[in-house]
Amino acid sequence: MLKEERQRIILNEVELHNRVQLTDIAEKLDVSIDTVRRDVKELDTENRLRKVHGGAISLGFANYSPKRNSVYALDEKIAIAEKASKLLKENSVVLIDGGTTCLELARLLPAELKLTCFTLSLPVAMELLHKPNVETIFIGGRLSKDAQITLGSNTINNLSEIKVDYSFIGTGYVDAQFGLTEFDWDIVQTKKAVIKASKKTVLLCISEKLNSQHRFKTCDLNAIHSLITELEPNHDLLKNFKN
Amino acid sequence: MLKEERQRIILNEVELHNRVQLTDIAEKLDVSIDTVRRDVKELDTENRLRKVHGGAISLGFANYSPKRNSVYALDEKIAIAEKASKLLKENSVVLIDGGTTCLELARLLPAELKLTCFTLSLPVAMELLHKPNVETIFIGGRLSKDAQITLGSNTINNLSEIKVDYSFIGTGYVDAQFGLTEFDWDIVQTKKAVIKASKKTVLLCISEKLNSQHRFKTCDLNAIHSLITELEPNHDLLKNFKN
DNA sequence: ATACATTTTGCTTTTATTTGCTGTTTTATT
DNA sequence: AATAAAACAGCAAATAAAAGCAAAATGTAT
Repeated sequence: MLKEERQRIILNEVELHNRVQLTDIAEKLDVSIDTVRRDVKELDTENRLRKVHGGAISLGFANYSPKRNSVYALDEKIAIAEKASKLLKENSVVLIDGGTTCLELARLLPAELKLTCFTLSLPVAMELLHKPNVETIFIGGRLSKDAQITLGSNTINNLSEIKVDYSFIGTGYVDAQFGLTEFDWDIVQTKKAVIKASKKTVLLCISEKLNSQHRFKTCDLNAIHSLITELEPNHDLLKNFKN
Repeated sequence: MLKEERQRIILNEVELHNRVQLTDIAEKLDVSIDTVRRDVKELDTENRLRKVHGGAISLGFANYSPKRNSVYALDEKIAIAEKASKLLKENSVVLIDGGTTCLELARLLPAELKLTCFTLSLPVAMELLHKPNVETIFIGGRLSKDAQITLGSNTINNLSEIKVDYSFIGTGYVDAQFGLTEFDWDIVQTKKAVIKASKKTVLLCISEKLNSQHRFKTCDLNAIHSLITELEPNHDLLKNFKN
């Protein structure tokens, strides 16, 4: 077998699976591991793939540029936020939760829209300050360094005194059977209070989170009035979530 | 499984859910917790995520630092903040007001200092989130778009329920005879409530504001326990403000 | 075809990396 | 302060990479 041909097969395998192990290739091509190693080394110096300990990975896989926009799945989240913003009526009173998806919603609010907007998220509040016609009320309390939202008994108590038309919330995990779940107990308590403070609750959630779960339960799926994802409403993935 | 593959999965999980536990990852990938810990540590030093005790959080969540655009008289304000930070004792309970001088104080707090810190300023709160040993409590209420602080009856009511050791406040205008004054009525009401909620009040104020006044009065000069400017304590300009 | 140089390949030995485990220290929480 | 969980440091086994070498394959000139 020609060296050229072998390298082409290796590249093909890498492109196809994003990664490859040297031992697998050696066995598949019936050559010694050293040969494969040398081939991969060569391909690496030619910048055709990236050699790593034990194998190789495709450039696309490796060059997940460290300077990319730091929000994960930003396009999907913007799509969700756009759909959500269409639910908003003039002069309504809403609550916007924390999380990057909700932050996009805050960012997308039309400048001319008159709203009263509660929030417990610092970044969301910052964003809302830029909206000339949005009156923002921040729900006070102890701040979580991770989530950048207020949490805890004080927050929950403050939430107990309000009732908004709509709340827009995110979740860590959501499953058709197990409902909305989270990693963090305090966050669950706060989200419960948010839901209780809302006439209607809208869940903003990228499809990748569907059918995942964690330890602490926020609520059942039927406690949510609408679920907005980036997918078409009749997408297969959503059929279990219809209500 | 290749190390790069594993790290990619970890990164994906972190960005998807904002926060993950090392134990969960270890179980999911069927590797030892040490391996996950080492991976996360590596990803942290590469600035691809942030490692926290027991897990990891995404950068989009952790990395929000409001840009310091063009702050007027920044050097003076930093000098003031440095003096003010020397007043702080371990484990005390303080309140930090809004304004650029107070923001510098928040920024300058030593990372190792343990504090409980109330604030009604969004930028100050953002800054305090970066201090690992500061417990931050945000005073909720209606947000002022200009001042980026909470204001109004709800805020004042919330302030009425606390008593801090020290509060650090700014002012629009200060005069030896007329005391602290402001341009804005709501801000005056809020500052009054802040002073009432403090055992001792420290005024942070660049010397340029000395001997100026405006429409609404916050308090007399003797309601303030210390005045910190960028000047030497025995500077001529300060002789009228000694108490 | 033969002789010779060059490249490629596989093998062996040495070196480096990765991984899980142990025991200890640090950190967070009650 | 006491407790439990997590982080850390050091160790050893397993695996991978590197280096050097000789045999095999390939190419080239006579």
